[in-house]
Amino acid sequence: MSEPISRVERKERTRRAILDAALELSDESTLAAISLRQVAKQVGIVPTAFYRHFDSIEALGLALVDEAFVSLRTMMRDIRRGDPALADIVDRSVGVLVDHVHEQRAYFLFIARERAAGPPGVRDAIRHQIELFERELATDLARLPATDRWTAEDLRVLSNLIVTAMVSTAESILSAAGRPDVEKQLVEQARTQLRMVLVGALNWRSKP
Amino acid sequence: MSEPISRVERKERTRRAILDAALELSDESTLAAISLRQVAKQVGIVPTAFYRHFDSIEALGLALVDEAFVSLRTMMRDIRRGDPALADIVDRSVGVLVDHVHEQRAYFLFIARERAAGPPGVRDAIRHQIELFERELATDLARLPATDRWTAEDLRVLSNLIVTAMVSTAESILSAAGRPDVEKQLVEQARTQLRMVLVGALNWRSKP
DNA sequence: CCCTTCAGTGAACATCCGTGCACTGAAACT
DNA sequence: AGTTTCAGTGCACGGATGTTCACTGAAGGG
Repeated sequence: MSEPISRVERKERTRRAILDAALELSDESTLAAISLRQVAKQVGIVPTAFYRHFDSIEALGLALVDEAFVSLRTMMRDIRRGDPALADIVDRSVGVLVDHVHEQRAYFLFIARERAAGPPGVRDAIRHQIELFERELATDLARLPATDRWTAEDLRVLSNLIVTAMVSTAESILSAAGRPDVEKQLVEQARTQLRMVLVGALNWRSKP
Repeated sequence: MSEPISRVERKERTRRAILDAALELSDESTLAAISLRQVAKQVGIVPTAFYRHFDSIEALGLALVDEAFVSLRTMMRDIRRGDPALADIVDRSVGVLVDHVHEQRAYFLFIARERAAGPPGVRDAIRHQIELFERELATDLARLPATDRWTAEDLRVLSNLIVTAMVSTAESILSAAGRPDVEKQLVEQARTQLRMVLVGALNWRSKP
């Protein structure tokens, strides 16, 4: 059954297979060290067929960055959803982050690697996306009553600190795979850190 | 003029040249994507001569990690030196960090890349060294009067937060090379973040 | 002075790499 | 029914890769 497969659908299917293959290979190596031929072999197509879908490995990487951050925005939405009681916002946020790291493990791994070691274009794209994230978080923070008299700059700086800590947490969790005790400790650490930062924020007054 | 060169000295010289060449190549790519032949060509030796000094590119990487962290310990010492007046400890620390990032640019770049994308052994070595760093910082923090009633765990967690933020700052500064205005903003951001964290710490009480 | 040690040589190998080019065959359009 | 489009094929190429092996020649120890 599954008879009528249109041409565009077939193409899209192969494209997906290429993206998945690259993601899988990224588990063990970095994009810069992955060959077009490896990807093709994994997909089950001949190397030259790759060019029907992407100009280069770097272009493939950019597509993967886009996909990865779509999934991250879903995460953001998950965090915002539900009551924004400041009391358990920390536990909720960390919980959602950890869940998404598990569900989207391959994407997180890919981003973590390529953020530091990918082709320049890919690195820039990731940096840009993380920056957008920080800005989003900053506007969220601005809505909290505690940040009444904060300057926009201080909000951005705080947001950067939080995002940095969460990125680091995600990376640590990725490298703690298969050791639930270690992961549990990392989760607890992330929560404590967020609380410490929050205490700092509550007692902060923007400069004169 | 520079006549008597002993054999061990010659060997050490070539070894250095190999390390420097790898460091230089790491500026543009990651270790995993650098070939033994590229390194040899850059040094000006035949590929097989490489094996007289290192078993593999990964072994070379481990040697570079060791060197890089020796330089980082110098940085730590610089920070500790001088009066530890809590008032300007933030400015001093960030200043020293920025200076070292400039002086040891190649090493910082290498560590930043390989931390995420290097061969597993190299990644582990870097992670381990950063962990040692956190522990050192934790014992320093324990000496401050403000952390009187803190648990050892909370000290470690705070230390991790600070180190994470500083690593992130270093990486940002590296990618802001040649844009002094951007760098200046990053430095100011790092200072503000440290102060925010400090305010949080001063108002923190370890759990019951 | 002879003999050993060993950093560096140079050729050879099998294997991988990206990419160009002419092609095929089925789907889609006219 | 005939024609066009185009994802995927198959071959070929020039070049780079890691590693092997036998070698050379100068330093250094006896």
